[in-house]
Amino acid sequence: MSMPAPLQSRSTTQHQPTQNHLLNALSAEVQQRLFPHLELVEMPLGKVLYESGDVMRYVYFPTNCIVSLLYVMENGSSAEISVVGFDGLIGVSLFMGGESTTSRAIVQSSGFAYRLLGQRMKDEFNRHGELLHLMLRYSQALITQMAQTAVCNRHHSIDQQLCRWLLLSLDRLKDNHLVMTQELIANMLGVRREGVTEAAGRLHKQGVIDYSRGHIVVTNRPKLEQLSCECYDVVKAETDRLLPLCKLAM
Amino acid sequence: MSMPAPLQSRSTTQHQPTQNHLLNALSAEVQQRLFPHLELVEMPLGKVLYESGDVMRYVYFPTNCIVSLLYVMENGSSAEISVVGFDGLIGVSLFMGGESTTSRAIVQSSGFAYRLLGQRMKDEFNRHGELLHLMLRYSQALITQMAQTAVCNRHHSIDQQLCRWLLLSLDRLKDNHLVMTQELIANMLGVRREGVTEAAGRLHKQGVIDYSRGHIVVTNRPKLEQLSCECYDVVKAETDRLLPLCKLAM
DNA sequence: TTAACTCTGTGCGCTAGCGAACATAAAGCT
DNA sequence: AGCTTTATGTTCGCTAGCGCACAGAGTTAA
Repeated sequence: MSMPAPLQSRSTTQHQPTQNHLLNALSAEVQQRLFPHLELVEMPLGKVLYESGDVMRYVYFPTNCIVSLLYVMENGSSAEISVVGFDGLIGVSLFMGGESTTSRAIVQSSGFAYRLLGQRMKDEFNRHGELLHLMLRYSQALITQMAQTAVCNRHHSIDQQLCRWLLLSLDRLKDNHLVMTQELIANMLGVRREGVTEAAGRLHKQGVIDYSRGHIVVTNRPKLEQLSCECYDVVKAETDRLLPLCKLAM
Repeated sequence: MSMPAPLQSRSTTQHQPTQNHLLNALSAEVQQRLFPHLELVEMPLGKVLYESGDVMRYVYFPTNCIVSLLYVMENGSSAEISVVGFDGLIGVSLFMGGESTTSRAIVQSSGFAYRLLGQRMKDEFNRHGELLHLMLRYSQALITQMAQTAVCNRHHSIDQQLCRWLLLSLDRLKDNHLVMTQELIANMLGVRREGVTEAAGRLHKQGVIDYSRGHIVVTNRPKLEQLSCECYDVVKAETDRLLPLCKLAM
C-alpha cells in the first residue's frame, strides 16, 4: 500500500484563529480583544505541551493538530484520558484554578495551534462574560469524554475501542487520513501494540480501513461507526449539544 | 460476624451546612447569602438524584452521605465515574452550563444533604466571586478523579480497584464502617459480584477488612493503602492540593 | 419453626488480552 | 547496493476476569 502525504499541504495552508471552533464561536468584540495576543505555534508530533504537575504558562487552541491528554503511570505505561483538536483547548486547569493537572499533554498528530499567555486568558475569563461560559461548556464536554473513556476502558473490546478512538480522532481533523503508528495508538489506548495490530487487521479485512507504516485511511466510515461502541455516540452527541455554535466553524 | 449499626446515630446528629466542606470553605458573607436558601434533605440508599439527560433543578451538598456518578450502558451494565461526599457537590453541570449530564447520580451510602435551587446557585455563581472560583477548583478535582478512574479501569486488578474504592469512600465518611453489599460494589466497579467476593475474601485473609452481609469495616487502613494502586494517592493528593481550605472542616 | 429471601462462597469452562520471542517488510542511510 | 531502523505480523503459553450454576449462611416474615 502506498499512501498520500498530505502533511506538506497542512503546514502551508493559511492559518487563522477562527479555524479553532472555540475561538470562532466568540463574539467579534471578544475576538478583537483576544486575537492580537494569540501566537501561532507549530505542533510537531510528540511535542509535550506540559507534564503532569507542570505550571502552565499558555493555553493552546489547536487548529489542525490533535493533542492527547495522557496519564503516565509510575511503571511507565499510559492511558489516554481525552483527545483535543480544533474543537477545544489545552489548559483548562489554568482557568479552573489548579494551574496544573496530573496528566501530560502530547501532540498526537502534527499541525499548528494558537497559544495565549495564561494570564491574558485569565484576565478575559475574569471579565465574566461569554468566554467564561464558553470555557465552562467546553469543560463539561471534556468531562463527558473522560467519563466515557473510563466506561469504555472497563467494558469494551480493543476492537471497539480502536473504532471509537479512530472516530474521535477523525472528527478532530478534516480528512479521513491519520498519521499514527499502531505503537502510538497502543499507548493511547493503554493496550499492547500487538493487540492494536490484530484489531487493525480485522478492520482491514472488513474493508473499513487501509493502513501502512504510520498512515491510516478510513475507507468506510459508516461501517466504522457501526462497529464502534456506544461510547463514541455519547461523546459526540454531548459535545454537539454543549457546543452547538462551534459546529458552524470551518 | 456481627456488626454495629451506627446508622441511627447518623440520622439523629445535628445537621448544619458547614458539615459540607465546600459550604464550609465559603466566607461568612457568601454563607449568609446562601445558607437561608439551603434545604436539608434525606438521602436514602439507592435514591436517584438525576438520570442521564435530566435537567437538574437542584445542586446537592452532601453532609454525611455518599453519592456515585454512574454511567449506565445500553445493555444495563454500569461503571462508576466518580464518588462525591461531604467534600463536594452533585450537579456541576448546572453551573458549567450544560444543565444535564450523561451520567446518573445515585446515593450509595445513606445520609443527608443540603440542596439548593439551581437558579440560586447560578445567581451566586454569576456574581463572579469566590463561589465561582471554589466551584471551578472542585470541578478540577472531580475531573482528576474521573481521569484516574479511566486509568484504573484500564490497568489495575479488581483487588487494587477495590482498595482504591474503599479508600475513596471512607475518606468521604467519618468512620471506618461502610454499609454496602458486594453486589453494589460490583456495580460501581463495573465488575462481577463474584470478583468482588473473591477480592474481599483476600483482603479479609490479610487482616485488612471485616465484612458481613452489607457491612464492611476497615481494620487496617495503612495496609489497605499499601495494597491500593497509585490511583488513590493521585486523586487524594490532587484533591488536597486543589481544595486545601476544605480540609479544615469538621 | 418454617419458609422465603438476601448475601456471600465456590467451582468450572471459556475468552480476551498479556508478555515475550521472533519473522517479515518497508523506509531511510551511506 | 547493502545495512540499519522502524513498523507490522504471528505464534505460544499464561492469567484475570467472565458467565453460569449452585451451595451455604444469615436475616426477615409468617
